[in-house]
Amino acid sequence: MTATPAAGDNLLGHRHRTLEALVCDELRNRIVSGVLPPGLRLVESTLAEELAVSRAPVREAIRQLEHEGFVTISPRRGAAVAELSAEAALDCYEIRSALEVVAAKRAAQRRTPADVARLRQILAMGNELVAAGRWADLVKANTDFHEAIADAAGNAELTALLAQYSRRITWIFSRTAVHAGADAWAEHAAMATAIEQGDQARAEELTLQHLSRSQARFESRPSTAP
Amino acid sequence: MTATPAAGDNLLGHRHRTLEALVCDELRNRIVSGVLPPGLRLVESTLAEELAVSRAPVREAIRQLEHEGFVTISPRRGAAVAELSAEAALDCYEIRSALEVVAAKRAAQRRTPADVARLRQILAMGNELVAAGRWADLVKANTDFHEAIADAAGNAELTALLAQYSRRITWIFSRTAVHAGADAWAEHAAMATAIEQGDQARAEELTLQHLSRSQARFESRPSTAP
DNA sequence: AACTGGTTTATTGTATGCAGTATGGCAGAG
DNA sequence: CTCTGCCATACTGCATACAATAAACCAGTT
Repeated sequence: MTATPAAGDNLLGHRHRTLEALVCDELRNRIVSGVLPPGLRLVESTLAEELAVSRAPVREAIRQLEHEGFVTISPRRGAAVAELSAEAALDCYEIRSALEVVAAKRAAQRRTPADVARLRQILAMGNELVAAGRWADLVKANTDFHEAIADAAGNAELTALLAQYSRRITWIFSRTAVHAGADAWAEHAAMATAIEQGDQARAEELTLQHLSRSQARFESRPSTAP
Repeated sequence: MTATPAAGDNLLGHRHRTLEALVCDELRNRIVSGVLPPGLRLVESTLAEELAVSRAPVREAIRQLEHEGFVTISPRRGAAVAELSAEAALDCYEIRSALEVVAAKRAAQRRTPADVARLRQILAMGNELVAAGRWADLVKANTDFHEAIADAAGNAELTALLAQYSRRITWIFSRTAVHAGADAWAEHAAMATAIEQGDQARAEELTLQHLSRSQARFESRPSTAP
């Protein structure tokens, strides 16, 4: 949005986000939504003109997106939207699984009543969404659930890493299948219980199972490209 | 080919690294070595003048270092060398352990003869270093060993992440203790064997043990701050 | 003396300009 | 027709200039 941040209509004079952040979000959205397809070259000057900003914020946004895995940069050659290969997808999933298992374990270890309440709340909401067949909203609930576990683990860095990989995995698989079905959601309840009871080993095990099944569901579905 | 190296100080010809990368390395070295202590503000213009470059490469280097965890940036307020708290150290160790365990497992699963050979070579060299009491060199061998395992896992992203966290952990603990002693090295042999034999479960288990012991060794030593 | 208000200053955020390099096309030779 | 070398072009890397903002400072008032 905000294609032309002309003079005064720029968000806020006091709490305004930097152009770099805005450009970064905009480009990420375009990449995730498929407007900028994998392999497309990202020319700084072109994007700058299109977004009505200078090259500087565009350049920094591209660097940021490279760190997030959405863009690849070749020195002196320029940037391009990252290609998503099956191999890269597996690599990401491997990393995410490892991190998520630790998150579950720590969450079971360090959970606070507030953490447990939040998990239960998300769980309840998800159940309603499943019952209502609102699959689109369930995707959001799914993200929230995993994020809540990461939060409960009390490792800010881990939370950030997981969020990053989740976004990326969502992107990679977004062209392959609609995810977060009822069966995936059902597994969440057991995970929440293990965490609530402080059963670290079981939390680890259930998370690992959940993720490998989740991955299997991804891969088994036929492509439903946009 | 323009073979006119006008300015002699620039070590470029056709394979020159970008200034950004050079500045990044330089700053990282200064941070890790303690020349730039935690909490110190990093003012772009000051650093630019000191390194005889413009603000642009300095700025991008600082952003890079933020992603690596060496620097924290507050929007509109500037950057500073990251403070190293005990909590952050534990968080890092937690993440690194999780990643390293997966790396060991995958290495045991996908190892090639070349991987095994390299592990054995590093192991042999390390043994010699231990025998000779060359502890400084052993630190390097230690890094190489863990890096070789990551390589063998065949997940480039995992390798990069691990390298990043290893560097950071080395930094965090560098002011606390000299690490990589003989006892730590002895544990490597068993890890290499498990990987060589393709015993994934044992590779996982040994790695987990090795890292927790390693962490314990770190923490038990008295501070030898510079 | 403490507090509020404006003012100054240091530093980041953004824009623009310039130079060097990689790339694609074109011409000429084999 | 294919290959090799030159040349035009486009883009990045870096430098510099300007604008905006948050912190520090100072003065005036209560």
